[in-house]
This record gives sequence, C-alpha cells and structure tokens, in this order.
Amino acid sequence: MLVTTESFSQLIHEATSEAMFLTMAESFKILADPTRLKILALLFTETLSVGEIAEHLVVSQSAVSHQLRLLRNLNIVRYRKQGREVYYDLADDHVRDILQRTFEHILHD
Amino acid sequence: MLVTTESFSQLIHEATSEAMFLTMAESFKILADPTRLKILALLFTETLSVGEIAEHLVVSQSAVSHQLRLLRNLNIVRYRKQGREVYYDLADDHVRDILQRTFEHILHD
DNA sequence: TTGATATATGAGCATATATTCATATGTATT
DNA sequence: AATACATATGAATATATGCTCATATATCAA
Repeated sequence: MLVTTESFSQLIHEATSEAMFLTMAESFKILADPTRLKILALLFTETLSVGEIAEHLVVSQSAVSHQLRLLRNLNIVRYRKQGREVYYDLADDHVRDILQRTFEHILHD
Repeated sequence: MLVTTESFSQLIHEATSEAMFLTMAESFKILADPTRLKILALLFTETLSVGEIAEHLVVSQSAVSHQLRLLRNLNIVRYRKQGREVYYDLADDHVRDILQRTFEHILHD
C-alpha cells in the first residue's frame, strides 16, 4: 500500500488519510455484527457448509447466505462447491489474528 | 469477565457466547466509522478541545460533540472542563492498541 | 447585565444494513 | 423427466446510525 505513515496517530496528518480512514472503518464494519462474528468463529477452525453454519447458529439459511456473500466479496472467506453443498472456510489470516487479539482484549477486562 | 473460554473459536460452543458476541460486535461498531476513527487518531497523542477537533477534521461542531458523547459514554475518551472549553483525550489503552495493530495489518497488505 | 463564544443536546432526515419472504438456480435421486 | 434438496438472490421491511438544524446551557468579556 502506498503510504509512508508508520503509525495510526500520524495518519491524520497525511494526504492519503481520507481513503485510509474509510478503509479502516470498512474493515471494522465487517466485524461489527454478531451474526458475522459467529460465522467467523465457526469457520475459525473448521470448514463448514452453508447448511451446517445455519444449523449451528440460530439463523435462517437465507440470512447466512447473504452474510457469506458479503464475506466472500471481501475475500474474508473462501468457498468450494461440492455437489450441491458449498463449503466455506477462512481466507484471511489477518482477520483471524484481529479476532483472536480483540477477543483476548475483551477477556482481560 | 466470567468466561472460561480461552480462544475465539471455542466461544461458539459456550453458553455465555451470545452476550460475548454482542459485546465484541458493539466494540467493533465503535471503530466502524471514519469520523470516530479520525477523532481517535487526533486524540491518540494529543489532548484537544471540541473546537480544535472540529477544526482539524472537516466536521461540524455538533457532529463532533455527538460522537464525543458516544465515546465518553463508552469510556473510550475522558474529558476535562477548563473554562468554556472541554478537553478530550483517550481513556483506554486497549483501543489504542487495537487501532495501532489494525492499522499495521492494513498497511501490510 | 449584555453579548459573544464553547459545548451539548433533542428532533428530524437520509442512508445503511440485517433479516425475511418468495423464488431462482443448480445438483442429486428415483 | 420429475421431485427433492442445497444454495443464492432480489425485493421489501424494520431498525440503526450519522448528520444537520435549531436551540439550550455555561462561561467569559465588556
């Protein structure tokens, strides 16, 4: 990424900052929903089909599918078709890392 | 916090998880807005008055004040009245840490 | 006291978003 | 081919949220 800034606090003084703040906000928005967090928690260690995800959570198949599309478009999950099932797993280790860290933060409060 | 879970992925199997996912989502929501991120970036190193914040950003005094109230209620910023000015600074090192780390994640993409 | 300045706040508005419902698409089974 | 099953998707709805505008409150200056 074409940014010279090295710290968050420095960002506010840079010309490129507007786009960066938007990007950061978009990133956090992904994690700002309980259903998506639950889906990501399920996919944290396992690969699961849409139906299995919907079954584990108390969420309709449609709602899960809508959220998965969102996560797919953002390259946060990957999918693999197998027959009529579609299996999803995490595509992004950054997200994995952020989730783990933030979770620890919340625990230590 | 009264949770036995040690990892994010484990959380999905716990009885306490519903509340925890809501809490995590609420935490991320705070950071899911560019204006709030900019305010937090400004307060990352400095203490500033409401007027100074509004001046640095291109946001109205009212909008800044509304967001500061939100951050105040969540104990993310502290404030100190001094005459007619009110000076704000960061109250929470967790937030500082998460911001810095996430920023680094985005940079390294 | 009067006027100016700094901040806070409620109401209203516009927009975004999560879900549901109905249905489309694709695949397996008979 | 017909039916059942798994997933995707568009439209509609309900709710949340960020901002503006008007105004309230508090403090300083004259």
